[in-house]
Amino acid sequence: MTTRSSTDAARVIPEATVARLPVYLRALTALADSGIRTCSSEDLATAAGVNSAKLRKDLSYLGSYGTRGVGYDVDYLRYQIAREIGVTQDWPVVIVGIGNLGHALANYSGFRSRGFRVVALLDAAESVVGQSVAGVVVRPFDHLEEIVREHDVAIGVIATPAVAAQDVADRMVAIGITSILNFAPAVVAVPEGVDVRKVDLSIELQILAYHEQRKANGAEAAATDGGAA
Amino acid sequence: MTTRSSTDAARVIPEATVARLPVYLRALTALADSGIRTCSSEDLATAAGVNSAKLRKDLSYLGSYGTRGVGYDVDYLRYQIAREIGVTQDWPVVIVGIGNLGHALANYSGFRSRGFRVVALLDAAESVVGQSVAGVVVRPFDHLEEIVREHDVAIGVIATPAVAAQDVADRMVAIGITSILNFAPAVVAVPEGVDVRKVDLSIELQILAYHEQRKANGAEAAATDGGAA
DNA sequence: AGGAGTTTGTGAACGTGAGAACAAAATGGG
DNA sequence: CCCATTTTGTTCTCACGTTCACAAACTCCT
Repeated sequence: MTTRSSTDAARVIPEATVARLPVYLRALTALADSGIRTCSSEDLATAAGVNSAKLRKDLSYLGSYGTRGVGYDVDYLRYQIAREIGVTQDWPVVIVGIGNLGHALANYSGFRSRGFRVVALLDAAESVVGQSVAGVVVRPFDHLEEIVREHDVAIGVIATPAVAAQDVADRMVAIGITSILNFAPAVVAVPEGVDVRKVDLSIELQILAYHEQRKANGAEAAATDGGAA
Repeated sequence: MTTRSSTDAARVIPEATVARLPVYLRALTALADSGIRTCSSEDLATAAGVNSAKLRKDLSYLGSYGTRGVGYDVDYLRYQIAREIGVTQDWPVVIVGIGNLGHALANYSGFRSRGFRVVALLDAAESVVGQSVAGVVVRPFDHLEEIVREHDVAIGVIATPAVAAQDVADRMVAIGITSILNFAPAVVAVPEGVDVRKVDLSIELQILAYHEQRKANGAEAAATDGGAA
């Protein structure tokens, strides 16, 4: 059932590594842009903000693309990582929910340059439909199925209010979308085989607040306690 | 050095747990809003999208706030988690970089309702300064120090282009900000004691793309291989 | 009051990820 | 041609996180 082609020996890349590959890709692009053609694991690790042992281990899951005593060819490694991630061609993406965040996402040029193409903007509200955002006309949410079939879309982005998120996700899944990026502050449940990643702005801030509070309490305790038990 | 007040026995909450507390908080708020006053770990776990054993273990790090045979009092647990995270009062926040994303962040009502107050919007560009966004006038980036001192700001949000991110971060750190939420697609380096969390839209999509590609390859291999080695 | 039924809190087993340390492989100089 | 130097790829160990499984503790009904 899990037998594969031929050349991939133990092609199981840990999830933690997968999450870092895009960071390496970006770092390599930055290096290439500044004219650097070769780099050591140490160089790249610094650029990516990780330690070099971890970087080498991550890259070793992909294959053996470096040269001992020399380092990595920037362009070659960049292509290999892009291929592994699957962004050597563009992925069509639909964005549902064109509020403040949807606008920002539609206008974000980083998608285009990093392997994604926004093929449609959808919204359920009459007042938004028909508007042109980032050069694309917003279409009614009902057109989702038609668009997905036409462009063979596998990835959907949810930027609606929280209450609508689960409905939109259900609809996406029913139509055949198998990867969802959810910006709505709500948990969406999906069946086996569908991937969901969530980005939640206030959760990130709350995590920072927790650590911030601890810093403050620690300082306060140190000041009043004086270190004694 | 690490001695604390009195009642906290082993107050070391794992990072993975800290990252989930805001999710529980949101789920509890949703339950409270629908009039539910008591819930079991199973109920809450479902609402939060985790399994109940993990939920109970997470909560056990905070203390023993449930009642065996009964469950958790929604309001009480909600308060305890909010207190632990540190969002019983509002945290002042500054946003630097008022482009598309900065606009969306400034308009995001979720910050306000979840423990944060945007006290200033800053941008370096003359063309943006003076505009009113979400009822707040955009001020020049130079005013950062003044604003941070006036409002005792500890948390900064970076929504600038990638090239500006490190400079903005350096300036924030120099002025005394100790927590940074970075939306710019760049790695920012900060000294010990400063927390940085990053949110990168295209990285999230690339992670989805990786899995999507694997799904496609798996299906393709299964179709051509027929299952035999 | 006592027992049946629930549900929490936690100890123990398991799996995954991180980091140190080193052997293998390449280059370049003499 | 050989040796010193550099840097990768990998092994081993430790720490962290997840899940299972169950005892402790509470309620409710008789």
